[in-house]
Amino acid sequence: MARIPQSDLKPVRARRRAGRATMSDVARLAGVSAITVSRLLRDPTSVSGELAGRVRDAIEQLGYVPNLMAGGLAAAKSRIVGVVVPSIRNAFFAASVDALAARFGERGYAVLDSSADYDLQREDTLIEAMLAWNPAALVLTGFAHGPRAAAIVARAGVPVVEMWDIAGRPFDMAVGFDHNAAGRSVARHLLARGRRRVAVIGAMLGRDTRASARCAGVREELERAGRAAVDSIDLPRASNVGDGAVAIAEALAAPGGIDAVAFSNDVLALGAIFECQKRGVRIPDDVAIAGFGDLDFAAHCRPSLTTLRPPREQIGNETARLLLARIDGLSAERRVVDLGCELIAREST
Amino acid sequence: MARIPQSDLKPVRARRRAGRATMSDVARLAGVSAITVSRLLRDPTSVSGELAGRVRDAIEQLGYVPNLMAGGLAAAKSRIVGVVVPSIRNAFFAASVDALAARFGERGYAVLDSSADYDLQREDTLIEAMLAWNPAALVLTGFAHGPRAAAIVARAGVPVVEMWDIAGRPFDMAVGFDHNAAGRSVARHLLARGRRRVAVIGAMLGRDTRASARCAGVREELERAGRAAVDSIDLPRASNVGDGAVAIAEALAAPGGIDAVAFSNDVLALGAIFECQKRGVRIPDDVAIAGFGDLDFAAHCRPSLTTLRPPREQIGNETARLLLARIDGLSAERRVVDLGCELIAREST
DNA sequence: TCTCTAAATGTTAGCGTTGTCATATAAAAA
DNA sequence: TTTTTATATGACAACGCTAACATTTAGAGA
Repeated sequence: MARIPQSDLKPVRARRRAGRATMSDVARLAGVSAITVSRLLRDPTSVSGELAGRVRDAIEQLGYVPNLMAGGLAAAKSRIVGVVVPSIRNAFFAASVDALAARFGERGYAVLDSSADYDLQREDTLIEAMLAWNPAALVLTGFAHGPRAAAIVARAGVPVVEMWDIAGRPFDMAVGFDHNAAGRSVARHLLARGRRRVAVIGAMLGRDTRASARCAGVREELERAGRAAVDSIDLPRASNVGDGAVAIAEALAAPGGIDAVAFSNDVLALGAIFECQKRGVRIPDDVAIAGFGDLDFAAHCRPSLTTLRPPREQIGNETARLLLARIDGLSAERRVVDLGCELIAREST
Repeated sequence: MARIPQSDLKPVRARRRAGRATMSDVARLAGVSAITVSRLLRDPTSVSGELAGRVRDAIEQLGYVPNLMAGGLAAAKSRIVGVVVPSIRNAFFAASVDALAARFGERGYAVLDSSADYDLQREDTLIEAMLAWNPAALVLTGFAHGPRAAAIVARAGVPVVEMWDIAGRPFDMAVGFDHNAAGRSVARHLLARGRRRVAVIGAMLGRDTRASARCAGVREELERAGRAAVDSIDLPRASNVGDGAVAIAEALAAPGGIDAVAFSNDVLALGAIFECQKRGVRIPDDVAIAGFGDLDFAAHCRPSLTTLRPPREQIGNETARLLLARIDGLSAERRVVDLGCELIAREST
């Protein structure tokens, strides 16, 4: 006969344990079964008040933190949302991701985000890496994806929102606005202000399809009015103030001159403003300047900057709303939400 | 006698499956055991070339993506790194997190980041939420934490780096620079330029302890030189261009006037530059202006901005390096890494 | 040739939770 | 009172992987 009680026997195989309190520990202390603890945590109404109190005390006393890995494995789904943006350092995406993370955070979801660096190949890899976490939803940026993205996403079978663009064929849902239309509104504004010789300046247009669509929109509307763009410059690096200065210098030297510039980004426009100041070129008298983004400085620089205001936070909020509705089974719609993009006319035009 | 072969029997209890291929599926197809697949994925050198090839083919054929939840549960640790910053929309933290995520990404770690919004209570909650994922490491910002942070972090037993500051008592490791010293260097610079009536302007100094330390550093060094700060302004909102303009207007009205302003942030300084332009106040002739951050525009605005250049990316890189070394068991040191903060003197002073 | 050692591979059990089914208890209906 | 129904709780297996231990195989040395 064994003299050692069963419960004191060492397990056959030594095993690592995180050392943290587990749900069973809580259950034992509260004198209930583990499943009751699990239920209390997921749906407090399903447990009677008396037990709930005891379990909560036990949780408090042990400092119990649920192991979401175990939960995710058991439920075959996790409370993780995967987000892939071109770059989290970009103020636009950072704003959307921040709003999105806040909305998901309120509901107990964690956001795994990663920057694809405008590299479609890399985006494929990142999406695949996210799927390894069995995410409850996926958020991508735009419609330009790597060659394997469609297959990977389809296999994942999770709700997907492609944000920041709506002019394309989404995998599932899309939240954003029409960049081509935004570009056209800038062109119409410049034409209405009497500008006839407009230059279009963008950065990384080969990779940034949205900036590219905005610039194309400007050019199309100009052409429709019989005033084709005088000059088109595509800067090879991500938008930065210095390049904006260099680019406007080049545009000002265009044969026949220019009387307006549409930039794909406020940052470039700011560089242009500084360069004009330096050269004594008057804005908007000599040249009108329009940007994109309505960044913090746009309203305060001299002259203040005419620009497009993208719905940065709304994109995040609406993306979260759509995905949560789908996750909760409240909606099966495959929606495309156009949040629009307002033109803010200021002194620079 | 059962006429249905064992393998075709329905399991006793119906159970959900993600539907995705599992490691066993791969193993079966490759004619090996599951552990061989696991080993190949984690340490390719431990599997012979012949088997490795077969397994890789099987993975390819099935489109197998490992379930990291299951792996994390089995190994009692995950390839997740938790990061808590005050705000991911802040360009400084975004740069560090981006670099950090890149370094960890190369090694197969995913980064869960969340914004605490300068709310210590909220930070506690976020840290606790991260721990539910059994992270391999934790990255926090600064030394000001919520009341429960110390206990939570201690219980987690994972390597921790507190980034962006070194002047404090870290839980484990710290990577950053001395903000007080940075502030003092600005004061010395202004004094060396002959400035005697310096105002100090910051934003949210009550919550942003690093900005607060920089401002304090400026004041301390001024006092040491017998030239106490003429004015100190603490703006109630996060740094933005508009508030910078308002604040310098107030400072310029100080009795006796001022001849320099040290801002806690380039964004505020930019607002001040615009406001001075508007008022015809000459920089640096009438008033010198210094910022912090060396943001993109600092080198290009008119006049270009004297500022401090924090090691944004290096903080991320070094944080990742330290944590990975600890995770890999290469180092048990509890290091505090001072990356310094360079003063960039430009036209505005 | 045989033993010894190292490298390669396999077997088993368990990580901590949740889905499914089972059961006890209380409230409502007959 | 008995039957029915709803509510609260529990037992158990399964999720897909990896740690620990076990075994086989190949190569070195005696």
